[in-house]
Amino acid sequence: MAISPARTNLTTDSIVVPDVVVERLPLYVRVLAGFEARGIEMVSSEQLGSQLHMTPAQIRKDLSYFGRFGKQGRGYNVQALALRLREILGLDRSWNACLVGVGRLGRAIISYPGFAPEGFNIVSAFDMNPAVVGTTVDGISVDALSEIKPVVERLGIAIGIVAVPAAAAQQVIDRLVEAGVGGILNYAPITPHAPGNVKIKNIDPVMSLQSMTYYLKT
Amino acid sequence: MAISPARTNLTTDSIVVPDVVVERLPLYVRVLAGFEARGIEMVSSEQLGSQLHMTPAQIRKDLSYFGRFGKQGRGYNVQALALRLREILGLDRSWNACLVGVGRLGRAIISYPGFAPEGFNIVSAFDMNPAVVGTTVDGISVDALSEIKPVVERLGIAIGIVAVPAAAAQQVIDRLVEAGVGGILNYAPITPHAPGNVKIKNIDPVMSLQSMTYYLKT
DNA sequence: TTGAGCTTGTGATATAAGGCACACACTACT
DNA sequence: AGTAGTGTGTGCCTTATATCACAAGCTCAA
Repeated sequence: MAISPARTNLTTDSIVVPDVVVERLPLYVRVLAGFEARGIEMVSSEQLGSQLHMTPAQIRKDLSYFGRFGKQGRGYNVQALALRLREILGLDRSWNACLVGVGRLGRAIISYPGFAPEGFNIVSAFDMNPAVVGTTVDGISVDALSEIKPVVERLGIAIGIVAVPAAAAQQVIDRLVEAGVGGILNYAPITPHAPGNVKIKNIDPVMSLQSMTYYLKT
Repeated sequence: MAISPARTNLTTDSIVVPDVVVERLPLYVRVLAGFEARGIEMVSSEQLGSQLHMTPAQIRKDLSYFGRFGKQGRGYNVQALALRLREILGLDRSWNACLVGVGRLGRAIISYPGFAPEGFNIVSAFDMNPAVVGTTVDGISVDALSEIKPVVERLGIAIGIVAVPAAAAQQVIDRLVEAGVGGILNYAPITPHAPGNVKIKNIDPVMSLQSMTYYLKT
């Protein structure tokens, strides 16, 4: 797969955190928020594990990549751990994102109310279609693709969201990368390619269904 | 993680296919469709691999779980392999699905034009809100949750799509399971639970972003 | 102060997934 | 017919991920 990212070792050999571990951290943040809301102060890895249907050992080991947050005999302080994990993930700030592809799907993404509360703000949108360029969707004005680079630079956009047809997706991704985004959330049904320093995540409900049916046909 | 599904061995000990492998099959189907569209008759694992950014060996090994589809010195017949993989995945038929939660997200899912061409038909929708029940969205009439079981049985619905708020999601999943669906596509930001014979897939863009930011903060 | 009862953090171990490399099979060309 | 070229299928090894199990630390109660 991807070559593991080059690391500048300062004093000691820093152990690289596996991707799988990083992908589980938001899960921990989420359940911790649940406990926090219920006013619970301490949790054990046992309790977290039963909520998440995973073994306590895995949770402890995952956390141990980042430090020692627990207290023997007591567990973890809910607030403190949640705060720390948010810091580690970079969720203690907000992030600007742009959307490319203002079709049916793109509009749904712009209007989706789940991003902003988590600190992800779609601040700009782009489309190829001249009939759409210049219009405004949910307060976001739509620009031409040629504007991607200047706008990304001007607004400090770190994340590109791709919601264009499959045929155009790779080109759009290339443009976003060239514009300097660090991560891409791709909704197009393709296998995207980008340099190793750009993180790509795919959202593909159809593919999820297509592997699900393997287990359904009996 | 989940307990591996019970298997009735007929004559010989059937080797269980790992989930990761099954999840890659739709990828193969997709690129094969691409080659098919370009009129290419044969492909090598090398060519498939370069399209998908994976090693040829992995592709060959994945395919070998299901049979011997290639010809030495030649590669794989594009049409034949695509056909066979679709059979294996159960994509040589269509599947009925129902949607629970006809809010903003639910409407976007109903209107999403990507499911039907792949053989996934949303044939029914449900919602809690009495103001929505009885209305029609994109030709799909919305029923009360109490109708889930009878409708699932009557229409032979195998897949439930969950697009309700987090707080209600687990209850909805329980109802769908009880109604007899075999798989659930969950859009709610929770860690869902279901018996081992029901396959759950989560779609969670926010969580994807939340793990992405780990790599963005420098 | 001591001891019983928890629960962490982690070395050691087990399991799973990925990749290498080569024998073998097929093709095409002479 | 022989041979050079190509590409599969798979045994074996490597790497990655998950789990076990226990010493050590903290708390509380007597």
